[in-house]
Amino acid sequence: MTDAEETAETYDPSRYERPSVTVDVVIFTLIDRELHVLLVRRKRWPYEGYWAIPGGFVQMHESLEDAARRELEEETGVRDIYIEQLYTFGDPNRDPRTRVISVAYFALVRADRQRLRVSEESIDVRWFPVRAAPSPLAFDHDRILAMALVRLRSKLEYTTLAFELLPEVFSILELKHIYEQIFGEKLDKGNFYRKIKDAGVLEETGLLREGRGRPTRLYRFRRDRGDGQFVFRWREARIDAGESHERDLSSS
Amino acid sequence: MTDAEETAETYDPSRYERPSVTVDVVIFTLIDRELHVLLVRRKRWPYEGYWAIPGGFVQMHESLEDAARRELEEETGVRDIYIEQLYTFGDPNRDPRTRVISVAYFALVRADRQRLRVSEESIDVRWFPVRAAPSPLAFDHDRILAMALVRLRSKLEYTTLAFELLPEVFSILELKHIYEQIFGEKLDKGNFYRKIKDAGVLEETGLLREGRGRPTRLYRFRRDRGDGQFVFRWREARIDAGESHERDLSSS
DNA sequence: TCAATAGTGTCTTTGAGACACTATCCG
DNA sequence: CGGATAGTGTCTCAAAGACACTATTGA
Repeated sequence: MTDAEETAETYDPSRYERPSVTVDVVIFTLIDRELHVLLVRRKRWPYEGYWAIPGGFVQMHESLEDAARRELEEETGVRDIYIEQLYTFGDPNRDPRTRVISVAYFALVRADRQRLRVSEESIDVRWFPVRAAPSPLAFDHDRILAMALVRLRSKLEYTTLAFELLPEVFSILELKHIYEQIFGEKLDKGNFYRKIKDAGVLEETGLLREGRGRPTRLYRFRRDRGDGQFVFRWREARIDAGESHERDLSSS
Repeated sequence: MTDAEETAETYDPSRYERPSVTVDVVIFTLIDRELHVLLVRRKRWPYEGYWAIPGGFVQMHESLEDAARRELEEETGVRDIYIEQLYTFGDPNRDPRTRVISVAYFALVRADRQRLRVSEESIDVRWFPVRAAPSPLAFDHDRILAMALVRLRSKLEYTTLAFELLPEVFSILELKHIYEQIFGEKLDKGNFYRKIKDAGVLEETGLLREGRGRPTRLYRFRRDRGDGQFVFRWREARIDAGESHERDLSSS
């Protein structure tokens, strides 16, 4: 940027050396009532044979979020799912090939409908329980995963994100189980019932599910209520928390 | 990524078209008890003559945060200041020159010691009260600024970030004034005294500052206390909030 | 009947907020 | 003394947590 007479005609982008830019997507789901993360096994150097967070290069024509959604769909066949930007990792030597800056996203997909595909660059794709994920992962992906978990925990505390992990129809105690899974602590049943009902985010379906004991009432998430994602505060938020959403910006 | 026999020797990074990567730094300070943001006036196309958030290209050898600190120092002469990553903006057409992905940071500098310099690419640098910043800014910088403000407000609610805006020694009511400035609402004096003292983050200096009425007791921020930044929760956190810090990752 | 699971009621403690009060300076 | 600014005390109300209780099924 030393040229004093730069215009549309004279500007030459090739003058500056450029890093590569990738998106990596940390994809969580709930399988057998336990939180899982999707990892791919690398086929090639570098980190050949290591498990990694799925990702790929950003195309010149697509936005970062589009790139993240494309990766997500390539790996799981899932579209229209919750996704948000997590953090951008850009240490100069995080990838031995060249300078690579990676914009990390995290996504939540419902327990039911994913269909995994092994992509070109991988020899395997698998869901791992987050408590039993392989370590170390390729590149700085351990750090990315750790950060995604912090963000996920944090957001559950003040958003309705947990619903993104549940099927269409669910019981209150199933919802409670998700919170316990992700927070790693037991919650009081009575208090949970009280809070979730006071929040007014549930719609009674009238359905029951039979089990061993008393049948369970089933609910649906009321997407119409409140401001969408930030409908109720489960409890006082802790550290971290995610970056804002568009709707928050409008209030400033 | 279709070559099956890729190794360190055969890998050719030039095969993929690459975006440019910049860092933009939203720099806040407190001048005359009011929150200000630093903007630069562009000398060249595109957006010639528009005010913009200072930033520049990331060099191949430096990390993103190093680049942000370098920009900060180039513009204000300030080093060793609070800085954190905000969000990465990467819409394909946000810059007419070429595909530019911008990693935004936000920084807080103390009221006292900045010394502005007009850099190569600018014709002016100025502090603007955030409530009277020019609009529109160049590129998508309005959006970046809005996001930085949301993040700043959010973080004040559960961190001790406000101290970064104050001089070494300050009074409790000065601190209260910062919160009021940034939240845009009046706080109760009694409740503020109670909370801030219970938090145990202040160290009495024994100093007094004389004024028109009763002299003010002056305090220092106890940097040793608690877990550094996240020492006390001013009040229940609202929406947004920033991404986590390293120390949070270690607990997961 | 009991085991198993679902769901409710209530007491106590904590902390946020409102607001009135007291303290110490200058003139 | 009064005006100005600093700093404290106290009451109320709402939400969070602990925990005991009741409900409804199948075997």
